Amino acid sequence: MQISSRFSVAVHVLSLLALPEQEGVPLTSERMAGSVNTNPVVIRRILGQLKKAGLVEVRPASGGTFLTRQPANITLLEVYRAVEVVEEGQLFSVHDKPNPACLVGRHIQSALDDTLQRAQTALEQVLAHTTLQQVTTDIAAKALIS
Amino acid sequence: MQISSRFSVAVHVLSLLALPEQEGVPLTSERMAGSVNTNPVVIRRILGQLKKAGLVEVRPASGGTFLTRQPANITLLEVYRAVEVVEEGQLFSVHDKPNPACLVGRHIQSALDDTLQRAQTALEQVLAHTTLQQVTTDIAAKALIS
DNA sequence: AGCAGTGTAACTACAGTTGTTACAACCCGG
DNA sequence: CCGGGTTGTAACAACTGTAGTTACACTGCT
Repeated sequence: MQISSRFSVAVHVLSLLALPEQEGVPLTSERMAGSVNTNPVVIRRILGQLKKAGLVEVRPASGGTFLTRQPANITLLEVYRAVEVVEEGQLFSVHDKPNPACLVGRHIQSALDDTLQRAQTALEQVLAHTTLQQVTTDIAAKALIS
Repeated sequence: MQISSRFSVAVHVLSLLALPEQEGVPLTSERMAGSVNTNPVVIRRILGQLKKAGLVEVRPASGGTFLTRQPANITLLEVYRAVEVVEEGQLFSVHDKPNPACLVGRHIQSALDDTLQRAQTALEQVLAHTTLQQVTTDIAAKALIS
């Protein structure tokens, strides 16, 4: 099972917001959907989650959408958490209700838990150390080359 | 989206195989299912994947099931790969077909790819450094305490 | 040959994702 | 103060992957 593409879409949208806007062309959910190549409602749903997490401010009607912080101060981990791809600490699912009458069944959960938690944390630390700015800088750099 | 519980079930099953067997009570898929608390077919499906990965040997009929290696030489990463919870390098899914007419759309995939790959590798490295033996030792230790 | 167990196909039920339509709520400009 | 473009959300469909179950052919020991 893969981690939902909501995460990559969210980073895409935030990159659009971080990069300089074209003059006179407001960045609506419709236009963002055009860049991501999906439906505007999908974008609005994700913007709603980013807003709830305090990463963006969305003004209803024709008010526009803005980052609330500098791209350098937004980590991918925050984005990852914002779109709720996984419940905190629940990346791995462990079969619940193993047989307590069995030695292994009785202790497998706690025996696995520590390792799985560390694996998950290792992944999240990489995201925590990558900022939105790094992503947009990378995009800009690639744009210059090609 | 969570990683399938096939992984934790597989570790459970391998732990059963690694720990000393009760005399005269063969470890059938039926008994394993009893410990995991699921259906024997679910166990046989997972055993099939572990067999394909070369981690266990299953003798049809009443032949029994055995580890092909010492528990100290089986890493959780191998188990993780064996049950195919995720395609290699595909833990994160990235929206395909972003709009190439857009600066961000054109480069978001490659800009994200490096980071996501590193995050995934960080997770896998934790699994790579944990052996089946560590799990069974932990189970045995907990059994002594309680 | 009988039988206990494995291997596997087929089916159901369920949950989460993604895309879509529809529509109320909002607010700015004229 | 009203019209029009936009956001916020509910509702639904299609699809995918998981997990449980039944059924049955196959295997190999005794």
